[in-house]
Amino acid sequence: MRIASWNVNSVRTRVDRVVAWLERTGTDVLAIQETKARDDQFPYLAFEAAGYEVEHLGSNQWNGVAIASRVGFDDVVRHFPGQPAFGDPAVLEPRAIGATCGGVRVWSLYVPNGRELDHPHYAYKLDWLARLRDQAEAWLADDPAAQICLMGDWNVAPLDTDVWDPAVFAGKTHVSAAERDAFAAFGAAGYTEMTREILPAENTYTYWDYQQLAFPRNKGLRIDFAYASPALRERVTGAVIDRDERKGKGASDHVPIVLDLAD
DNA sequence: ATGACATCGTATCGATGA
Repeated sequence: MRIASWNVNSVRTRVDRVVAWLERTGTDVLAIQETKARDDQFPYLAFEAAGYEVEHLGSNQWNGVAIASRVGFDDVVRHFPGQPAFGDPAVLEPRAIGATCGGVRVWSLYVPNGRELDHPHYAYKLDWLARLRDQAEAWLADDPAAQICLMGDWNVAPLDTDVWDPAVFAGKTHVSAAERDAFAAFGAAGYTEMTREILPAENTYTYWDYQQLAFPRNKGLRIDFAYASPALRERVTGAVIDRDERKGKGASDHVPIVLDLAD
């Protein structure tokens, strides 16, 4: 089985490219982030025509997460238990959807950006990660044999070599010690980030800004990851960061990350 | 090569992204 995650930056704009990628790569389950659509705007038909069912959680033009599966759905959950809200009035944003697909518990996650270190969005980001970690630990405690994958856009660059120039990011979000600690806490909770495990090369990026020729100049960030529970880790036979998907007109600014699982 | 910011709304710019 092949599972993947991709921040598509608007599913309506990218639907042809995303469905073509699913079919071409033989991906069975795709966790999608930044759909930027309400449920009634999601292009379900294009996915269904290719053999994929979709479960979506969206509200407006911001955020939005989904899972596309051609191996079925069980136990779909929108928002993770304890997920923090943001704003005044506080709103539970569409940033997490979970489902069991082909025996794997997949969570499609869009971690808050944080904006600036002194912005309320940054505290929200840290709280969001801490509460997700608590849940992830509880899920594993409930069933140590569970095959769980926490995949998505984490908006954290865990290592200095995950940013094209650490000096440029000094004092900014994504690289702070608190964010890196919050990310690493999932490892302490028993999960292994599989793309790093299999693709440890430095300066391997998953995101390149649209501006200033960032992609041709390889000025990128590594912020998309897939944490696997111990039982799932045992099944992972390979990982891919599909850098080619950043090429050409109409690309998302993120590329897919892929895990191959033994049958 | 891969190319000079993109997305959405109700819009002719602002908010958001990272």
